[in-house]
Amino acid sequence: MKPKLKALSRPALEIIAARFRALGEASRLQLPQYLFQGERSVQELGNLSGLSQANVSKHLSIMTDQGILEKRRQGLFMYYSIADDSIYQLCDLVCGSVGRRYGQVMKELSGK
Amino acid sequence: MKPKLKALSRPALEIIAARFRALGEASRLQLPQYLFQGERSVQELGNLSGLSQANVSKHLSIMTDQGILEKRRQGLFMYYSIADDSIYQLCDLVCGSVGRRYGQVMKELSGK
DNA sequence: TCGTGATATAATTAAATAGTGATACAGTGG
DNA sequence: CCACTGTATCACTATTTAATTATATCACGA
Repeated sequence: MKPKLKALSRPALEIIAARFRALGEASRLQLPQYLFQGERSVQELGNLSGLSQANVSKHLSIMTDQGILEKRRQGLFMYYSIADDSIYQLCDLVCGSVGRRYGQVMKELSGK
Repeated sequence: MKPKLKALSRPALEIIAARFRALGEASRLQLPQYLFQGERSVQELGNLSGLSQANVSKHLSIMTDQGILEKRRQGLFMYYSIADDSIYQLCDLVCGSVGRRYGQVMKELSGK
């Protein structure tokens, strides 16, 4: 008998889509890169990324709400860090897939 | 010596973010579910999803442009199928991560 | 409690995009 | 060539959201 793959419910799809959407913006997606070596304050992330303070803060809160990042207050500073390691694997997967695809596109463009 | 993690360039980030964004919409994300057993026409996907013909067509073309899906014409019908298996792993990763997070949230809500 | 610095949160504008209905296009058969 | 069917695209509306500026909140030290 065939295993009947059950389709995800609409609410489940919404939750999963929201997680993907949190990674679907280049400005936002760049921030976790600066957290690979450890936690950083909002200021530091602003300097590293070139984004404004308010903008960085909002991006960070979106990813924190999604459970991708977590924060810790120390005095005046709020230190952000990666809360969910699966972001590494997600990015690796997409990078690999995109890389393969671009190789394919290159071949199609050069070859016949 | 420390491996100096190189930050991705802005164009690379844009490409990766676009891939995530293609999965960041619940209506769109539901379509690949109907392709797990094999290819489907636009009509079939419309019936399965409850989305309009034009809407399905647009969602499909977004995912096809991203290399997630591929299409094949047979007569009047256009059959779509999954072109990149990494979508399975991406969804599995997110499902697992979201599941863990929700467990955590549940505990926080019920516990102290 | 007052001033200062770091961060978060309005309020607003501008751009991206999901959805819809109408129409154009492609393939098939008469 | 014409009618018909499935799909793609267009024009439009409504919603979402990134970015900015200004303001509010929070922690701290004088």
